[in-house]
Amino acid sequence: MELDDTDRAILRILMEDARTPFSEIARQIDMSSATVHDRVGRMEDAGVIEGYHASVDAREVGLGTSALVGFRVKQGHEKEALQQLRDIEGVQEIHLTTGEWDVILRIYAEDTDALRELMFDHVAELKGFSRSQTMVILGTEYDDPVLPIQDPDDEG
Amino acid sequence: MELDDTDRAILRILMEDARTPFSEIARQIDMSSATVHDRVGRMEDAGVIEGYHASVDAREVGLGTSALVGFRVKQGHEKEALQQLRDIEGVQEIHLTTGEWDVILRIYAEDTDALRELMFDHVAELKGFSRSQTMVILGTEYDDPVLPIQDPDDEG
DNA sequence: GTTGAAAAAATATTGAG
DNA sequence: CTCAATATTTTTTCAAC
Repeated sequence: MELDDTDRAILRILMEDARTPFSEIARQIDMSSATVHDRVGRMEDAGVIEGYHASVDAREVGLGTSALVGFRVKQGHEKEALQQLRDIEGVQEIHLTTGEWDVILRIYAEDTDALRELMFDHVAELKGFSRSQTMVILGTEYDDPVLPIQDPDDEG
Repeated sequence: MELDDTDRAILRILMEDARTPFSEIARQIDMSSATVHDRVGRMEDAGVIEGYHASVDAREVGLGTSALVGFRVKQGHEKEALQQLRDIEGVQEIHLTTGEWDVILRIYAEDTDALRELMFDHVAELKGFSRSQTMVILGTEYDDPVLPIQDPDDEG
C-alpha cells in the first residue's frame, strides 16, 4: 500500500496512543474525522496497521524476569526447531538472525527460578539445536513503541 | 497494585485488542461496562497499563531492516554509554543483560545500507564501549503482543 | 465493588462535491 | 479523496445498593 504524509502522521499518533479519538487525530492533522476514519480503515485492511495492543507492566502481572536466548540450529532442522520454540510457554518473540546465533527469542517468566526451570525442562530437551545462550534482561533502559517513521522528502 | 482474576481477564483482552469496547469486555467477563471502566481506569492510574499502541508493519513504513546489537561497556562508562545509544536514530529498545553483552539494543533502519551507515556513523564513534556485534534480523517468525498472564491459583 | 440508566462523547455511515 | 450531517455505538458519570 502507498502511504502519504497524512497516513504517516496518523500512524505516528496511533502508535503513541492507540485510543486517541479520531476527532482528536483530525484536529491534529487538520482534516475531518471522517477522513481519518477512512484512512485508518484502509490501513487496517491493507495490513499496515496490524493491531492495537495494551502495553502492560510485566512485573505487575507476575512476570518479573525476561531474557533473550540465542540458538544455533543444526542444518536441516530449521522447521522443527522453530516449532518447538513456539510451543515453549512464555516465548514472546522469535527472530531469525545473522551473526552468532541463528535464532534469538524473547521469553518471559515469573522469576529467575522459573526461567531456569523453563530452560531445563524445555530448552535442554530441544532437538535440532547445537548450542544456546541465555541473556537475562536485568533492566530495560528504554522502550519506544513508536517506529521512527520519516516522511520520504525530509532526509534524516 | 493488587490484581485479581477479573483484572487479569481484562488485561488479556486489552493486550489482544486495545480497542475492544468496554461493553464487549463486560459481556466476555460477565460484568457491567461501568465496572470494566472503573477497573481499567485504576489499572491505568497504577501504571499496570502503560499505554495503548498501534502495531505497524515496519516494512510498510519504509523500515525494512531491523537488528539486535550487543555491546560491551567499559567499567565506569555505563551512564554516558547508555545516553549515547538513546540518541541514535532508530533505536527502539535498550536492554541491560547478563551474558556475553552488557547492553543489547534493537534498531530499525530503512535497509541494510542505511543500517550499515548508522553503525559506521554513530556506533563506531561511541565512547565507553569495548566491542559490539550486530545481529541482523532476517525475519520475525513469531511475535505475540500478549503476555502469558496466569491466574495465581492455576499452576502452569 | 458493583450496577443500571442517563448524559456526553465518539465512531460509523451516508450522500454529495 | 474529502467533507458535513446524521445515525449508531461507546464512554463516562452518578445515584443507589
